[in-house]
Amino acid sequence: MTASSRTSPRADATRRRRQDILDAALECFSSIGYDETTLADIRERAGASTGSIYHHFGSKEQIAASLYIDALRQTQTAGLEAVLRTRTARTGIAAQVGAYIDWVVEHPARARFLFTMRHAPFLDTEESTIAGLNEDVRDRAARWISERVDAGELPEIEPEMRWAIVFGPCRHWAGAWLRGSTSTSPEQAKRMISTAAYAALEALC
Amino acid sequence: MTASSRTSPRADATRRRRQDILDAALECFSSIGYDETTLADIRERAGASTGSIYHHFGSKEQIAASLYIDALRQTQTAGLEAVLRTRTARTGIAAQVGAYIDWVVEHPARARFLFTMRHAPFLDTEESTIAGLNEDVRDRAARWISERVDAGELPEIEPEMRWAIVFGPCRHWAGAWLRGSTSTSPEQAKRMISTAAYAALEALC
Amino acid sequence: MTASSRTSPRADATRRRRQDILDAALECFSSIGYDETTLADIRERAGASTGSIYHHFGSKEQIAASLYIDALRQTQTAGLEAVLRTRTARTGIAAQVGAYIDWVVEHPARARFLFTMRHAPFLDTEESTIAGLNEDVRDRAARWISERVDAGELPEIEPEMRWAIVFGPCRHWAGAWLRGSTSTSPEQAKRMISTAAYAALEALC
Amino acid sequence: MTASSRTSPRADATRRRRQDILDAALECFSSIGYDETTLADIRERAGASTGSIYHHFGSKEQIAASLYIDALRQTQTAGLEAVLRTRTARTGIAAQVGAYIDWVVEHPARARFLFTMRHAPFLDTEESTIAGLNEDVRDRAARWISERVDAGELPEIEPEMRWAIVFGPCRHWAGAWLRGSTSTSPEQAKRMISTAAYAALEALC
DNA sequence: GATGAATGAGCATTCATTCAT
DNA sequence: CATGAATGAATGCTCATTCAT
Repeated sequence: MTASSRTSPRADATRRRRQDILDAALECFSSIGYDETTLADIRERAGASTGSIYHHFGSKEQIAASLYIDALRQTQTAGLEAVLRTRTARTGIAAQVGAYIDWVVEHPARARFLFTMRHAPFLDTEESTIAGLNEDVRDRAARWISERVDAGELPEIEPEMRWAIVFGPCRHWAGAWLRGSTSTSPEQAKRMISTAAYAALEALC
Repeated sequence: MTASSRTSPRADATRRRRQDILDAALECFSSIGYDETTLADIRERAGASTGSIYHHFGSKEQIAASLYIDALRQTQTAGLEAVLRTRTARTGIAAQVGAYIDWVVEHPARARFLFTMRHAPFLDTEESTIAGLNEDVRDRAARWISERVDAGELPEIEPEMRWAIVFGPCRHWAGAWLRGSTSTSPEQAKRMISTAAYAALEALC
Repeated sequence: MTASSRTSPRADATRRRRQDILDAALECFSSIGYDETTLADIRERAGASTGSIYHHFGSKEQIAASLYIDALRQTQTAGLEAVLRTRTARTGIAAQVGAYIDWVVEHPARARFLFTMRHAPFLDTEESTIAGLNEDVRDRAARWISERVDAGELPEIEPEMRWAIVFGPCRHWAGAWLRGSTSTSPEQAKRMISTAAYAALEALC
Repeated sequence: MTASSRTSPRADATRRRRQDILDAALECFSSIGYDETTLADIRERAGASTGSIYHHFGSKEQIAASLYIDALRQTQTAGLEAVLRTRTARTGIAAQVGAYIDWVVEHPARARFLFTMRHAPFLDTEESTIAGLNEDVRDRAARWISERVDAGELPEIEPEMRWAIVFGPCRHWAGAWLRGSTSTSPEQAKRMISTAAYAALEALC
């Protein structure tokens, strides 16, 4: 039983067209930038007409926002699920760091887009969606964290600060890796940053 | 002996006008973004005419680039000088972290601009200047670092990775602070991140 | 014997769908204007699909023209029939004025549409139809008028001028009434304009 | 002492350019309609560049609104001044009717524009300006009218209704004349409508 | 008859930049 | 040095209409 056996060929075609547009837009945005990408660029790369793009998305902004939210959800979900499968601070941090770096390495275009667009005006409309995503992740991780804190493995600090210590180095390395300006391999980075982040948090207990 | 005693009143007026334009541009760029800022915005806020702006700066890009390079040099210099005044890894890291956070807190608009514009196309022309700045800092810090490495206080790792571990958390916290989304104070942040970064690097020795 | 007893249920549904579209279009046109109304507006309000609209009407222009001609025929017929039932100039003028104002008051949306669209480009194609309508009315009124002229009750002036004197004030009041900018009631207006128009024509005898 | 002796040649050129654009726009609007006129039409006819048009007027709508308000003020002022120079109802009505018809005959393009655009959406923003204009005229005519009413020459009726009786026929004849569908000459029209309107109002006393 | 995805010509508007005064 | 009118290429977006299913 395939996916299309459950849906009409018509709906399938529509979905495919939508995805083509998103794919084309991601390529453009991540290679030449959001503002520098014209609708003509996307149109040509997607092999769609102007009208078709506007039929599926209301505006250039919505395409970008759609892409951003999807990518954000992906990383967050990957990291969260990896953490929840572990039972100790050390393995949890390693899982988080590993998931993040793996995702960046496997989806460089999406990652570049996420980094570059962090301050884009088209996200203004989506602020609440993004906040909701963050809150959801925080809620779902709350128990795991409080258990580690109770076990004395993690310090009782503001979530944003804990996040800065674990995620800050990952983010910095990922930026350098995407720019091609680091010689540290992903595997090495995962190991080093995990070790470093664990020691850093332990020092704050 | 005042500043103007060394220069003509005419040159003073010119310098003041230039600075007015830069100030206006910074406010615009950091509040509404580079692309969203039109020359008319800058013109109105600076109380200058279009022609005047083009007399002092050749283009919108040059204004932004000028602002970016200045801000970058400022942070880097502040951090470097703070480090070079110290004699141990622990105090050096604390100095670096402190200088960075102090600069962000004292110059929020500049900091926001620096963060937001990291991927702006107008920097393409300035890539070599930026690279030169980075290299310069690295060179001037080289001896201090190698002495700490020889003393066993710092691990012998790729500079970019060391940078990720010290600077990554700072950058993350600074972003949150500028967004108003952290309850950790600058002083607390300095202490916590210094402790964390020192422990992190020590763990990699 | 109902309407549907004479026609197939299929034809009924078709007619109903056609009417739904016309109704929706009239509401849109008279409230936001012809040019400002998009086919999507009509489609949504009519609960029909784009294709369905194009199946029943060949174009947006045809919908509007259809509406215009219908409305024009309505007023004209109402006025004419009212006049032909009378035997004197005074009662004829009162009948005409009364019929016109009644029609406007009973069909404000149609009236507004008629007023607003008087100069619309979509009427260019229908000029001959409109001219035919006017001619038809003139022909059917000819005998009545010439009898009143012969009786010395109406002046022998150009039809367009007679029309201006009777219809001009009606049209002006109707516009004000639709805009809500007159405090004179329809009944008062009918009386006053009838009296005024009769005196005006008498003065020209 | 000419106009330009009081103003700079620069300001003169600017004013001329503005007027060129307005003239070109009026020609286009009154011949092919507002919506049908593209900015390219105006640009070409005015011999100006797109940017220049947008430098002087913020939008296509503003050009049209500017034209409308000017034309409206013209007719109203002409009519009002003509009336205020008279001392009796009969001469006042004749003056009003004469001024209106003269204006239409002398400025057919402006008149056509005024008639056609009465319901244009671009006037929505100017509703208050238009209301202000009307109020101003009403205020300045108030004394003249109340004196005639006191003298028993004019009926004490709602201004809008008085306006309908005098102006309604004028407006209707003017429309026909602009369309070329009346054989009554302007001079005849003035005489007939004056006589008719006077008798009409007298009948309502 | 009904549906709605696809089409693409057409348009108003923006805005960095130039240059005559 | 200052001014601001002029420039025009570039672009996002609209919307009537078509047509395969």
